[in-house]
Amino acid sequence: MSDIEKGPDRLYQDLARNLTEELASGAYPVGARLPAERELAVKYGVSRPTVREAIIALEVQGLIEVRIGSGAYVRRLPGSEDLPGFNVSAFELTEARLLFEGEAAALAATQITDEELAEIEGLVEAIARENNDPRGSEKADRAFHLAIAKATRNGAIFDAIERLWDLRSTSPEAALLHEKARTANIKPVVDEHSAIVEALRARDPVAARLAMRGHLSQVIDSLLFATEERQIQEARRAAQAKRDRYARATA
Amino acid sequence: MSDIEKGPDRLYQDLARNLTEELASGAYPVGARLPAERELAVKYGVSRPTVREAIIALEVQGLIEVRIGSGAYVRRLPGSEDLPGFNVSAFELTEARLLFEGEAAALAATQITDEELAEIEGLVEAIARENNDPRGSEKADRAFHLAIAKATRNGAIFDAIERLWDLRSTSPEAALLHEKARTANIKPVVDEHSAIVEALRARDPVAARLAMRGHLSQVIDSLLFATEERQIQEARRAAQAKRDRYARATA
DNA sequence: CGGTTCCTTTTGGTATTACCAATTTTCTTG
DNA sequence: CAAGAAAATTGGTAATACCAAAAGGAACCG
Repeated sequence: MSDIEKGPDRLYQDLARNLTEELASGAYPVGARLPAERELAVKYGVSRPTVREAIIALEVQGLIEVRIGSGAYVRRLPGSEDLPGFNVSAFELTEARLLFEGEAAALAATQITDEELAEIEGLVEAIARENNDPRGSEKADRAFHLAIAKATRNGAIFDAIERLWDLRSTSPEAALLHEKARTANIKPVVDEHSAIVEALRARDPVAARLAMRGHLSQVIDSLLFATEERQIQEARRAAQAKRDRYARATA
Repeated sequence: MSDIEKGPDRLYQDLARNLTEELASGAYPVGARLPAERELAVKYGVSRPTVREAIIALEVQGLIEVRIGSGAYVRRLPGSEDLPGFNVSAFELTEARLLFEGEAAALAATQITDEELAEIEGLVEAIARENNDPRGSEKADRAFHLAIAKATRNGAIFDAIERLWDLRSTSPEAALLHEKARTANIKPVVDEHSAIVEALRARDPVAARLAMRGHLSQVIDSLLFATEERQIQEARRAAQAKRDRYARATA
């Protein structure tokens, strides 16, 4: 009955991931009510406090809204509304990362030490292990990118890149889209990461920039692949065109 | 017994807010360990499950990191008023801007409209007027750089660059250094800004990147010129060497 | 018959207790 | 003094109970 058994660490994280995937898959439409905590507890074979922790995790991320005495309701799904304000899409975030982290990798290639290189190589292996585990998180992935940012020896660069990474969690739409893309696309990331490390080891800034851009370009592609809504399809074409224009201009 | 009273709704939210405020106030430095869950429970007069829920809320937000069997540790300071600028020198800030704004200018060159171009040209004149006035501020300068960031059509890029610009105000030393540099060096900035606009008007990404980097490179030079302290002299040489290495590698 | 009231049920909110597992500390012990 | 084992500490999870808010339905009243 339970898809989660011997979760390595915190159970609530596994459960939260499961629920997030169900939300992304559309099992619960917008506005729908999730099963009661007690039901989820028996369904997933965990205790009610654990269910509550997972619920709270989703609530903090803005994915659901809990109404006392009533239940937990789905808040928003990707593409449902285009708030003209500060809502930064997953595409914009990743495009920004492509630019900034590309330059950071180039700078890091001229600064990196053997120790940092070894640490980053270890993270690549950790990422591979994460990808083999369907329930794997992306902690190692985050650590990988931040380690490169740190190798620039520039706190401002590190801060900006860390912020960009964490920004994706603040937008429910972006978080869901990334989750969909992650579960749908688990293949070539290892090779891409290896290429980045290779360039860093060679202390080749140009190659490092290219490898990092290639990697994040793939991420954008997987995001596009995970996008289905028609509204987003427009943005998809626009983003693609923009990226092509920029890439051609800097080739 | 408890400092938390008012909130009729979820207790864990009140607790989480309290803890966040304590983190922001610096009561727990980065890397420090928070009191054990059982201690927090008695301290705030709530049960341990409630404490756990608050802890998890902070963890999901990335404020703390929970290590099994060890405790909860402070990760970073809350979003808006966190002070990464404390350790970030004016040199690092400007170096980051050199990288990021260079790319932003390149991307903007492929996106910019005639209207935006006209606005930016107007800002160049405003900068010239500002420089002629010894008491002039740098509002137009800021507006100039942000207008280019906005022309990328990417909110994440705009946000990151705006943040980098504003970060200089968070460090008194950095602000002072910038002020000294500004008053000591007022001549070529107009030409540099004109060169950027020229490249944008030509829709030439490579030229735009080069012009922006050249401008911010000049800013770094003026910062170095305005630096007198011996301690900084070391950083000066290091930064100069790093920049040279990067520039050579990307020429 | 329609609407209101009230009670019962359901659901989330919190507390209590207990026990397990990982970690850290302390104290043996060679 | 160091290595290793035992104890204390800490987070992780479970089970249970009770409260308060909300929802649903039945009884009551107009």
